[in-house]
Formats: sequence, structure tokens, C-alpha cells
Amino acid sequence: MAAKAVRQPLSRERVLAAAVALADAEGVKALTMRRLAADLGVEAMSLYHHLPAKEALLDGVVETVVAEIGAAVGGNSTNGGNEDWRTRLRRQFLAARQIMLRHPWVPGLLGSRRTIPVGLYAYYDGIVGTLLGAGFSHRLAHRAMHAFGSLPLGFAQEIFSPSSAGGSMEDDVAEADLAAMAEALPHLTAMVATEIHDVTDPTLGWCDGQTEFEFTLDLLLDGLERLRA
Amino acid sequence: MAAKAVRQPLSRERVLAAAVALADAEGVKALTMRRLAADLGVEAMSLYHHLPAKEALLDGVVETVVAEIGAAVGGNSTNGGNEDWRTRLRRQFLAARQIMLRHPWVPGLLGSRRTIPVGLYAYYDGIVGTLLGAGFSHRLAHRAMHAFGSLPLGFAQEIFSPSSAGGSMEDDVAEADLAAMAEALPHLTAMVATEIHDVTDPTLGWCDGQTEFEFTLDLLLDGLERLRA
DNA sequence: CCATCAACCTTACGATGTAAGGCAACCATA
DNA sequence: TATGGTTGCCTTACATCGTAAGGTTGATGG
Repeated sequence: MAAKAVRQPLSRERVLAAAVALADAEGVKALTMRRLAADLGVEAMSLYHHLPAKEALLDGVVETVVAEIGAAVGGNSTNGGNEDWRTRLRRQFLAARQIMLRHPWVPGLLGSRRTIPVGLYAYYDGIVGTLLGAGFSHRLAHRAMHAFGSLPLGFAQEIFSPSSAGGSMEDDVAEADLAAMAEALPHLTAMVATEIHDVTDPTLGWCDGQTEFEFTLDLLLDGLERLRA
Repeated sequence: MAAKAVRQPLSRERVLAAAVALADAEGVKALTMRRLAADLGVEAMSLYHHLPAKEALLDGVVETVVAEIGAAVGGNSTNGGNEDWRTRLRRQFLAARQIMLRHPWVPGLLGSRRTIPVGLYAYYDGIVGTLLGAGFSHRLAHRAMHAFGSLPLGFAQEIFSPSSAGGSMEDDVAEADLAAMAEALPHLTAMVATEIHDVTDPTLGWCDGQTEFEFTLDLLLDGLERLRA
């Protein structure tokens, strides 16, 4: 509340941390520039020296939580040692869920953002990597990725849908960035490359929401049918 | 746009329909009282003769879409004639999804509401009814309900969680209403009654998010493992 | 003919995001 | 040491939002 005393200078990180704390405590509705500034012992306009606009604040807040999730699911090692793929994914999803339960406002906020936080790509890259390492085909790994999709994260569907990107993924990625992306997200990149050439019906691009949806649906229906008997 | 000519009087329905159309066309962000009024050829304050506040507007808008879904999944007949339970649920989920694709802003909005639209209970009651009719136990039907959960609807998890209700479900339901509810939502009511007495570990009430989550997760993992081989 | 009343409008206020510019402390260079 | 820029925060002001309070108008029924 009162961080008066020896006021250390503001910073993007300090502002974002305070924003997350405020949203946790009183919901996103209470996350206004003036209120956030007050919590930091500062005036509203001071925040604009560290963030260009409120939209950027919200982007940063989401990014912060995504980073928290990234840390919770445990780094980047594709082969978690002697861990079964199921055990590994299960552990990661449960860990992610714990984070999300502490920030129940994130799903709604994430759904309202126009850009996907980069950390989220990394998160999915890890999942795909685990699946590929377990012998899944690119096709099946892709389907599985969508099946899990927002499950542990709890936000609305279709993050990778064309509607959220505006154009196709390659359009707005500079060539130089593409190489960097391939390095940071090896499995996702490989999957996209494979799937692009594999699509039998290319009318809808490489990510057909309807197909993914029906795949997941049938996965659940099949599983329930088996349990019923 | 210009509904000037012979201006028929406003009504809750007309306002809500215009609100849905506006949100579809330009997103919830554009759904302001002044803008909505302008679309209706009216001043902002006139809307308050048909709706008490903007929150009520948003509630009504969500309710409208939920009703649209209810109509799309096709009435209430528990036994859809000679339809297999899987076929039936599959058809209903795909129908629901079609509606949601036309209103991509609904998930985010629904997540922000504090009360669950009644139509949504009816929707889930239908699902549970189908499952029970197919021989599912109350326990398994309950799990299945959560597994599908927000799948076709695309909104964030945990609609039935205690956090959204504030108290337990029975606390804020008058006794008279309870009888009406039992009639309107027979399967859901029966399921709750059965599950309440069945819970082996009652520490978390009858709806334990963690348990449901793990159930769904394992359903997907099992299915994928089978497809992998 | 006029009182009533519903439907709609006008005005105004507090809260919000943020543009524009001010002020004070610090810091490198002369 | 003096000077001019840079950095970090503040003050003021404005457009836009939801909405409280009360005015206007046109239909209706006694």
C-alpha cells in the first residue's frame, strides 16, 4: 500500500508486478491507471514513462503470468530424463493449472489481447516437443496440441486462429525473425513446416479449427464410450 | 444503421438484438450505451427505460446468445428418437459451435458475468439427460459434463465453480424456486442430489474442480496414447 | 378538455485513459 | 564550477464512458 519511504525508481517490472497483484486482489476491473499508480505511491501519468499505454500494460501483465507458467512447467529440456511423456505432460498441465487458479482473471484478459505473448508459443513448443519425442507424428502432435489447447490455461478457444492473427503467421514475421523463431521454437516450427506440405485440403490453411474441434470431440466421446462399458 | 422512418417503439428485445449485432460487427469494445442508442436511432438515456443498467444489458446479451444456442441444439426431447447418444451429443456440440463462431466475443463476456444465464443450465441439463439415457451413472455423467464443459462454448473453465456463485448453489436458491428448478432441470437436479450423497471425500463440496480436471486430462491422455500405437 | 403516463430527450457529474507540458535532480563536458 | 541535456515524476486538461435527475411530448381515458 504505502511504499513511501525510500522510493526506489519505478520500472516496467515493478509496475507489471503491482498490476498482477492488484488484479489478483480486486480483479481486472479495479486495474485502472490511477489506482495502480496509487498502489505504487505515484501519480497515474508516471506510469507512461515505463509503458506506452494501458493496452501495453495489459499485454505486459499477461506476458508476466505466461512467464510464470513457463517457469512452473519447468524449463525447456525436451527429454525430462526418464520421464514418460504422459507423466511429463500431466505434471506440466497440473502445474500450469495451479498458476491459473491464482490468476483467475487471466483467461478473460488473454482473450481480449490482439497479440499472443511469445511465452505462450514456447509453452506449446514444449508440449509438441514432448509429443514428438514420444513418437507422435507431426500430424497427431498437432491435433493433440489443439486438444489440450486451452485446457489447463482455461482461456477461450482458437488462440492460433486466423482471426486473432489478422493475417497468416508468415505474413507478419520478418525473414530475420523467422530464423530466430525457428531456433527458439524448434518443434513448433518443424510441425508447421510439415503440416503445411501435408494438408490435403488446403482451403483453410494449415490450421483448420473445425477439424481440430472434431478431433478433440471424438477423442472425448471415444473415451467416455469406453468408460461406459 | 438509420432506422429513422416510422420508428417503432423500443423494447428490451429490440435493444438486445441490436446489441448482439453491434458486438458481432465491431466487438464488445464498441458496445457503448451511446453507440448502441445511435444504432437504434435514439439517445443513450432512452435505453434505461428498458434496461436498468449496462450490466443488465450485458447479461441480456449473453442470455440472448445462450437462447440462440438452446434453439440450435434442438429443443428438449431427451430421447431424440432413434439417435445414438454419441451422434446426438456430437450434433449438438457442432451446432453450438456454429453459433459461437458467429459471436466470438461471447466467451470473454460470459466470463465476466457474475450470474450464470439460466439457459445455460438447461443446455447442460440436456447433455446430462442424454448421458443418463444412454446408461451413464450419475457420477460418470457428471464427469463427462465437465469434460465437455466449455469445449464447444469456448469460454473459460469453471462456470460452476464456487467462486462464480459466491456461496453454494443451495444457499441462494429459495425453497419455492428449488421445486421449479427440479422441474425445469430434472437431470441436473437428480445428478446433484445423487452426487451429494455419494462423495467419498466431502472436503471440497460436490464439485471438485481438481478431480474434474484430472479426469478430463486423463481421458485425453488415454485417447492419445491409443492413437499413438 | 384535460390529467396521466409512458417513451424519449437534455443536461450534468464523476471516473477513465491519455496528450501536453512543467519542474527538479542528476550527469557529462567545458 | 558552470551549463545544458536527460531522466523521472507531476499538474492540468480533455474526450469518452456510465448514469442520476429532471424536462418534453404525444397518446389515452375520464
